Amino acid sequence: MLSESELGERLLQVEYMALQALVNSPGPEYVAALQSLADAVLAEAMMQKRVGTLSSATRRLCMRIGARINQLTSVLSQQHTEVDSLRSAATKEVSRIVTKPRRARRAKERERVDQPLNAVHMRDWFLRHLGHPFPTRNEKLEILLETNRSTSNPGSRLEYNQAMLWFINSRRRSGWTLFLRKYANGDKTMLMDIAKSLETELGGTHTQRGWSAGPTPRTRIPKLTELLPEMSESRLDQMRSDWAAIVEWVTVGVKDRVGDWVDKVIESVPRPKEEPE
DNA sequence: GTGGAGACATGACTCCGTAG
DNA sequence: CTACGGAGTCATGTCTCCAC
Repeated sequence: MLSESELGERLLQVEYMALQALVNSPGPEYVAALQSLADAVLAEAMMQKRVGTLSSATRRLCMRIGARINQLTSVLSQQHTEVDSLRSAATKEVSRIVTKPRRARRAKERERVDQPLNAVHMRDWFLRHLGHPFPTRNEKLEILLETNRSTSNPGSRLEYNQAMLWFINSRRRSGWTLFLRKYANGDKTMLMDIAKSLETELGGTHTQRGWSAGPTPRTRIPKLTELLPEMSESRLDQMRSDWAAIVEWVTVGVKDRVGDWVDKVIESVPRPKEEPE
């Protein structure tokens, strides 16, 4: 006959297994093992009841075991229902895509399956700090907050890591990193000065230019010819052009693919009246 | 019109170096 | 040690071109 502490130990085993099953995907092996353990404990309780040694504490332990098994059964059943429903939806979707005519399928394909990042706020921040597009941790968190404030779909929420990668990729792909090496010899302070000079040269507001160099402690902004006295006028022009390309890249984002704006242009052109056949 | 090949865009991962 | 940036790279989606 098991003592009360031994029964308690068995219950702990049952609870541990139930917890494992709830945390992981509960497979049939969990349920079988759990059921066997529970059966052993219940058989012991029945036996103690028969011989008149079943205490109220032991009865409570048995009730807790029953509750855990019910809980697990319910979770299992719920998961099976969800899996079935997902499987059915996936099958329908695959069959729909496979059987659809190509034209309709192409149109559908334009809705990218992998949700594009909501880069509006990151893009905006980048353009406001083009001289030094390296947000601090707090600034990244603010961008995340701003981005996710306007996102109702939890599946498309921007993660910290995504924002970090976006800035790394964008600096590289916009040509910013190349510009840094080409015109500032890898010196970020120098590039900030160049950006400030370009900003002053162009004049206007952030809205008019579409970009800003970002905040700087400098009080006097040197001219480009002072900053880069050895650079020829044609090379300075090339630099201005490269800078404009960076601005263009960050502003537009290549997600607005050629095909998309061509479609818009085509749609905007008034169609000639169709000739009767 | 359709299908395939190749190019391109983009998000994400890994590895390594660096700064604090 | 940790966080971060840069570079290289991969996976996937999209687009364009071209042969049929």
